[in-house]
Amino acid sequence: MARPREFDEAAVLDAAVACFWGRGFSATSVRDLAGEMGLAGASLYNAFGDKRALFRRALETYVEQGIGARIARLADLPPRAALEGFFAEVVEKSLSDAEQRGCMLINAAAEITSDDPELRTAVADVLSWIEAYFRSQAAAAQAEGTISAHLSAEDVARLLLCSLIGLRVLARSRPEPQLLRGALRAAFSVFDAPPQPETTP
Amino acid sequence: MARPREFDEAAVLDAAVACFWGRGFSATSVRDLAGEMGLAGASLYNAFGDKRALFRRALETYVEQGIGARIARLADLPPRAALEGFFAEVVEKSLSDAEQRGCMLINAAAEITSDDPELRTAVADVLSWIEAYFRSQAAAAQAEGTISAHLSAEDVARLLLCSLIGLRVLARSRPEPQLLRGALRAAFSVFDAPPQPETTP
DNA sequence: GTCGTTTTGGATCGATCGATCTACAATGCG
DNA sequence: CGCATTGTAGATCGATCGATCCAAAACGAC
Repeated sequence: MARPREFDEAAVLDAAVACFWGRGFSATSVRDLAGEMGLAGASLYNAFGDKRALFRRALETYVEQGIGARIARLADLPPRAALEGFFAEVVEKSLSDAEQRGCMLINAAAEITSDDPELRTAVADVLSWIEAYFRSQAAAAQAEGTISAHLSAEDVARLLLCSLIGLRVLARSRPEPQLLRGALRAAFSVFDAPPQPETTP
Repeated sequence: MARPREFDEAAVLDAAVACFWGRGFSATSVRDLAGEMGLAGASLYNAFGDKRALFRRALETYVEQGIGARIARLADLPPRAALEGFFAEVVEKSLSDAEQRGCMLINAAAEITSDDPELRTAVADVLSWIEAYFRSQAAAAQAEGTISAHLSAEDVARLLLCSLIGLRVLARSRPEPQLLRGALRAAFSVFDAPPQPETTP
């Protein structure tokens, strides 16, 4: 055939994730990427296309390793505990990151404009997938009675997705344990707070 | 004295807001700005310093006109209605923006990195101010009994801030009425859902 | 070994970046 | 009026941008 590649695609993709995650799409240059990935510009373009295509591969990698792995890690827990563990991990990660990079997916959701419909769709699809995960866990928890059913599982999932995004972005500016944990406590209160029967005075 | 300025500072700042809001800080060039603001590069640098300083002025303008004005507009409403009106406006704005630009402040919160501490602090201060507004309204509503007091006003405010950010970012990728309104409905359910008295089986 | 194919490093492309310089225009003050 | 001061327009700075070209290198097929 031909000359083999000298780099490990998974390893250089991890390096690309590190670059894009830390600086965002626009503020990351192809030279930054090539340097951090340890390969020449020509190799980068040859292997991944252009900067945008590399970003999509990096985002894909991030989602698999960051979010997919988290969900898999919690697969054995009962549904409510899985949701609580998911967010506990998110808050912990947000508070322990000295660079306060937040979540690469959510940073991308905030950065991408409507004139990049492909990337926007890719982000939206992942967000929908996360929402679906929340929904299935919420429905299972409602079915076993561990969270209240006064809200639909759909709405619980929507709130959780919204809270996940909010926590991740908020933590970039204000990584304060009380703030993040308080927001989480309030969001999770919908699990335990069925509507009180109307008490006519 | 000297030659007077030929431009209206408020007007050109509005143009700068439009640029930065639509494309973010990194993806907006000084030439874009100068062109849209209708002034030469030298005038821009003379009047505002550099790109970053202009961004801070633009963000300041956005916060005053976008968020400050909204809060002022709702000042006459009772506290719970003010909070509901605030978020109703946010959702409406998010759904009606064809460019899906989200909120300039929140986009900045997601874009800015830790190596720009001044801008990060500026963003964090505005977020704290919004949180304080939510807290005062929540406390007032609890005092008059229009929202439940099973959560502290602090935690309610944290959840609302988190939800605001989540809604704004989520709407950029997925401007779906059901999604945003469902998340909002679930978040606001904490207003009406006091903790149910423990029923030992 | 020779050929065809692919990857590699490095130079380099035109374009654009943020920022500055220069020359000139417009004001108030004396 | 002349002078000092500030704003304007446009050219231009070096640096960097994303992307490409080219020649050398490393393989399998034969």
